[in-house]
Amino acid sequence: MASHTVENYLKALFALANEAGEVGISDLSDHLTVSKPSVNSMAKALQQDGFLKYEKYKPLKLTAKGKKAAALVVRKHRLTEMFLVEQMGFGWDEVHDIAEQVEHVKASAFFDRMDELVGFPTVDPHGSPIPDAQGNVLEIDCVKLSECVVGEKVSLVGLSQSSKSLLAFLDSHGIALGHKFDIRAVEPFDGSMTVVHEGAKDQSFSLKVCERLLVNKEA
Amino acid sequence: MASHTVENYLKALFALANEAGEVGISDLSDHLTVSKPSVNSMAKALQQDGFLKYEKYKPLKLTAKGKKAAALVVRKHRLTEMFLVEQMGFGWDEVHDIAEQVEHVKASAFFDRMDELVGFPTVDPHGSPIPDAQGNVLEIDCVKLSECVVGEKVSLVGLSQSSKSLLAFLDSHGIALGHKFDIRAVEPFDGSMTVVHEGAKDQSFSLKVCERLLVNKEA
DNA sequence: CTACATTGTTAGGTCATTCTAACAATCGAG
DNA sequence: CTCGATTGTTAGAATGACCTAACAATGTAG
Repeated sequence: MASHTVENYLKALFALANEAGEVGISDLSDHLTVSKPSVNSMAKALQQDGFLKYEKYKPLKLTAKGKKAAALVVRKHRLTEMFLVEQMGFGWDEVHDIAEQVEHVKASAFFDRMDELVGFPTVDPHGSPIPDAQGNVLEIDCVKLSECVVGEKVSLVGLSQSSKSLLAFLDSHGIALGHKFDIRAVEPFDGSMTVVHEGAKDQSFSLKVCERLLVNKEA
Repeated sequence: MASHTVENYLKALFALANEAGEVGISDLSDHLTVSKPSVNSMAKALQQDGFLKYEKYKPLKLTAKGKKAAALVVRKHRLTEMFLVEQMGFGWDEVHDIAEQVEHVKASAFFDRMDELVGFPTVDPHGSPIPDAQGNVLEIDCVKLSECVVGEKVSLVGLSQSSKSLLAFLDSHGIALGHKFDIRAVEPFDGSMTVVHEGAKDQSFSLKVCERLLVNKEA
C-alpha cells in the first residue's frame, strides 16, 4: 500500500487537477509546502509505481490507477468528515484537520462502517462529493455564485476550497448547505452581490466569498 | 510529537514492563519484529529524548516522561476500542487491529469526544484499564483464574494478552466480561479447571486459558 | 571456572523523504 | 527575438528507520 506521504501527494494531485486542470511541480510544491526538488523526485517515484505520467518539463498527470488511489483517499477523508459531524457532534469547521489524519488509516472496515452509520452519504459536510468504493466520483451540477446573475434563485450545494475562515464566516452569517438565495444585485465595481437569504434578510457578499459558494440554479 | 514508530516503541516498552518487569533489547526486538540493532539505536534515540533510561547491557527503563507518553498512546488505543465496540458495532475481536492504526491520530479532540460518547469508561472491551488524560493508569484488582482454588466464586474482569484466537475461543464458549464462575475442580495433572459458568452449565478450561482470564474474587 | 548460548553492540549499508545550491528550460513582454 | 522571470532539474547531503555481518559481554550448566 501507498505510504502516508504518497497518499498525500496523490490527494493533492487529484485536488489540484480538479480545480486547476494542469498541475505543475510548483503547484504541488506550494500545496504541500515541500520543496520543488522533493516534488520532482516524488514525481519520478510515482511514475515508477504507475500512479503518474511524468515527462520532464511537462505537467503532471495522474494515471487511471493514480486517480483511483487518490479518490479512495478522498473517500476516506470525506466519509470521516461526515461521520465526525453526524455521529460525533463536531462542527463542519472542525472536521477537516481530524479527517486529514484519520484518512490514512488502512482498515477499510472502519470506513465502511462509518459509511453505513451515516447512511451512505453522497456528499460530505461541505457539499463535496464522496467517491464510491471503486473510486468513482459523482460530478455535482453546480456553478459558482459569482457566475450567477440578478434575478436568479439558487441554493447552496457546496463550497470550493473550504477553509476554516470561510466556514467561520458562513457560520457567523447563519449560512448552511441547502439554504436558498435570491440574487438581488451584483455590484459591477467589485463583483460583490446582494442576495435575500432564505427568503428573509438581505445580505451582501464580497466577490471572494461568492467565488467560493457553489450553487444549484434549480432553487 | 513522537513519530508513529516512536509511539510503537513506547507502547511496547510500557506493555512489556507491565507483564514482564524487566525489558531487554531482545524482548522489544521480538515484540516489534524488528532487529536487535534497530532496537539498540532506537533505545539511544529515546534516551536522547528523555523517554528512556538506557545503559549498555542493562535493562531498558521508561522514564516518567516515557511512561506518560506511552500511557497516552494506550489511552487512545483503548478509547478507540471502546468506541468501536460501543458506538460502531464492531466485535471485541475486531477492534484491536483498527485501534492499532487509529491510536496514532494526533487530534486529541477526536479521542476526547469518543471518551464522552462512550461515557468515560475505565476499562476497554477486553477489561484492560484506560489511562486518564494525564497518563495515570488505575490498577485493577484481579488475579489470574489459574491462581484460584476450588470453591472460589469469581467474576471475569479482564484478559491478559488478549489475542484474536483467545477472543474467538471465549465467544464460542459464550463467555464475556462480567460473567461469574464457581470453581468446581482443578486438575492437578495439567492445571485445567472445571467451573460452573454463570450458575448454569459446567465448562472445563485448559491451564493456558486460565492463565489468560483475569478475575475478581468478590464474585 | 570454563564453555556455550543468549544477549547486546558496532560498523556499515539501504531506502524513503526531505533539503539547499546551482544550473537549465520555458514562456511571455517588449 | 531576446531578456528576465518563472519553473523545473541535477547534484549532493541530511535524517529516521531499518537491515546484515561480525564481534563482545553476560550468565548459566556442567
